[in-house]
Amino acid sequence: MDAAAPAPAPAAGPSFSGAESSAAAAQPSTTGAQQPPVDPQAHVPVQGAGSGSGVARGCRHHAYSRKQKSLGLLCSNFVALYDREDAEVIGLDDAAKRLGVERRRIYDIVNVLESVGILVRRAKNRYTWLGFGGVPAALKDLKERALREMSGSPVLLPMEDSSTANLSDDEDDDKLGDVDEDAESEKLSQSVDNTSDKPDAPSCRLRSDHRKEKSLGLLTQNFVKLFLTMEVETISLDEAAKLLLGEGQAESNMRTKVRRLYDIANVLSSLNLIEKTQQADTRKPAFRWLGQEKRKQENNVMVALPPSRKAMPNKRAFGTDLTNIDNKRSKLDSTAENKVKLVQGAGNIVKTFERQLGQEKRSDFVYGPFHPASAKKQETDDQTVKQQERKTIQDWENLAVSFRPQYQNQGNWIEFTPLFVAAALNDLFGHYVDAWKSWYLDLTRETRS
DNA sequence: AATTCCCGCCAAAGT
DNA sequence: ACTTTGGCGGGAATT
Repeated sequence: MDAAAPAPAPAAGPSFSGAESSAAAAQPSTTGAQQPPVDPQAHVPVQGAGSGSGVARGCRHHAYSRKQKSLGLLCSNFVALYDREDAEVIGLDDAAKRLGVERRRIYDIVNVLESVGILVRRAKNRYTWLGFGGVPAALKDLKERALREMSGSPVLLPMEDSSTANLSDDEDDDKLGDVDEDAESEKLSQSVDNTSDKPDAPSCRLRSDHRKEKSLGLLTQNFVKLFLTMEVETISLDEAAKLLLGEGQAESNMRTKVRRLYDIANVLSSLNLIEKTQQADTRKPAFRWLGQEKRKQENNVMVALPPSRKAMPNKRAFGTDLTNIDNKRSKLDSTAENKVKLVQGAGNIVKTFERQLGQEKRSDFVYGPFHPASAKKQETDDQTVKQQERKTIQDWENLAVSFRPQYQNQGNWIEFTPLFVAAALNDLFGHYVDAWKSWYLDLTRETRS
């Protein structure tokens, strides 16, 4: 008997905590090794999945396997438990209890699930299950947003702020439109807010909650955006962290970010949205995006609904769409702009374009030269850009994306936004040269579209 | 040794 | 005040 409860809590002093990391060292002690949590009665509900076997594989006393406690497995269980066509409300406490885990874990799962459109937060302690049918819409939205952001200013380095002249697009069009459809939420926006515009504004750095900026949900979205924009399959968490974070970040920040990325990756993997693989050439472990449309149904379980588009579960009739994106601007979202610090590699874009446009995958573009000129003038056509963007959106399905041409690729014009190029050059550039090569190889190797 | 990543302390947000 | 959310990083399990 020993306690069944959670955590025995060892002693310890946690010592500092809060903020700062710095130094320190203070040993937390705590070690302890806790572990017994597994509680008696098990919960393990459905565990779906199948496979028969059951529990314990021969378990002869032993060990506590980390795998049994993984977020991925928990996610699978979560899905198995709620993915019923009529599942609806999900209570956090209930979920935690049924799945036999601490509440904290549920937050992790739920946050990433929401980022992908499978759930929505309705209220405190309450979520609503949307199902996999909500994924396509969520992804589409993410992709759109990602592309839009792409033309924004770079923003690297944490200090510095260029006032930016970012063209704020936002023109709000929507204004009340029909039902706001709550397909998913999108309250997350990143960037350090800055709404300034006023020439003088003292600018108070909104010390605001960076809390949200670092949220798992946002991280998840950005991580996914990476896959959606640059269709480079295989991205290592390391690279992702570097991209999503500035480039020269403190080692500790990077480490933390990578930890989070691991968490996210595990959940997304269990959802079959990504898969762990080896980086093409290098044997580095990395993840590959499995489109959601990519029915890869191995022997996973549950089906939910066929991946058909616009599945949208019953419930109201959202339907519609598909022809034009509606883009909802959301409720009271405070900051209405996204500045983005998502730095992307130009190479990725090239590839994306290529594949979207011609699919010839000949890969012969010449992006060698980065004309400084390109990074210079511009802005003459904000409108043009706007129009193009609009168009982009229209053809979304076709993916006839076209920004300002700058580089020609066998017939197709590919171009980057100056700022974009600047950003690329700024940093991650060097680091990505290799990556580009890999992508090239990859491209070449890919047989026709 | 390096990588993966679970656990849960405890501080921000929310009520 | 209490409760709900959820960063964050130690350090254990795995590789």
